[in-house]
Amino acid sequence: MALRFQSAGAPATVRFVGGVDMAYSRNPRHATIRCGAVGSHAVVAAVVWDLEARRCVQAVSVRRTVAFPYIPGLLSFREAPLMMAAIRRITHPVDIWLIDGHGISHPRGCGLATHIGVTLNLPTIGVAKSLLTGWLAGANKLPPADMALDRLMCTWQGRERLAGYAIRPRTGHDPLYVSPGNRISAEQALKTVVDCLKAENRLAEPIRLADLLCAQLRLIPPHQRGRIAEVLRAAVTA
DNA sequence: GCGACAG
DNA sequence: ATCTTGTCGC
Repeated sequence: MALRFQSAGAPATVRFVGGVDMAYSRNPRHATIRCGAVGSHAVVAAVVWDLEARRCVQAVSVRRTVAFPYIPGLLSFREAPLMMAAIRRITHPVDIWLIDGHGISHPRGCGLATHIGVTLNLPTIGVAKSLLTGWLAGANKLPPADMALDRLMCTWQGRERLAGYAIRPRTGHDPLYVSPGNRISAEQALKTVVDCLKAENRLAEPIRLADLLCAQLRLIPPHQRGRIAEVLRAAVTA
C-alpha cells in the first residue's frame, strides 16, 4: 500500500487509542551534558487506552540518547524517531494514536503527529498544549478566556485552511489544540480526543497516562530494568 | 528589522 | 522539555 497523507483511511471504529509522550533526563555517563540537550537521555512512553472499558491495556517505554536539538517547527526530527520506536513495541491492536504535538497545524502542514502517521502509515492525531502557528477563527490571535471550542485555522503552502480545533476541557485552564495527523478528518480527530477526556483532567487520558509514566521513568536509572518493568506493569489497569 | 516559536 | 522560589489567582 502506498503511503498516504490525507484524511481518508480512518479507522471504522475507535476503541483502542494509543498515547505517546516523551521526557528528558540526564545522561548518567556525561554529567556535563544538560538535560534535554543533544547527548542527554530521552524516555518515551506509549500506552494503549481501552475507551470501552476505560482502562489501560498496555504500556511500554524506550530510552535513548537525544540526537537532534529542539528547533521550533522541526520537532519531529528530534522526537519522531524515538516515538516510533516506542510505537513499534506495542503489540496490542491500536485504532488510532494520540501524539503530544501538532498534526497539520504546522507552518508546513506537517507536524510531529503527521510525520509519525505518514512514516508508519497509521492514523494519528496531534494534541498540543500550546500553539505553534495559526490562530482561532473569530479571534485575532489569543484564545478568549471563556471559549469552549473553536476552529483552529492555519496557513501553509500559501493557503489558509481549517487545521483543527481548540478545545477547553476545563474552564479556566488553557485550551488543547487538536489537529489531524494522518488518515483522519478534523471532526473525527476532535471527537476521538473528546471521547478520551475525563471530566477532572485537562489532558486526554492516553496522553496523560504516557505523561505520568515519563515523569516516573525519567527518574529511574536506565540499568534498573526491574523497577522500569514494575512501573510499566502498574500502569496497566486490572 | 522585530517578535514568535509544538516539546 | 527541564531547572527552580516564591508567588499570583481561584
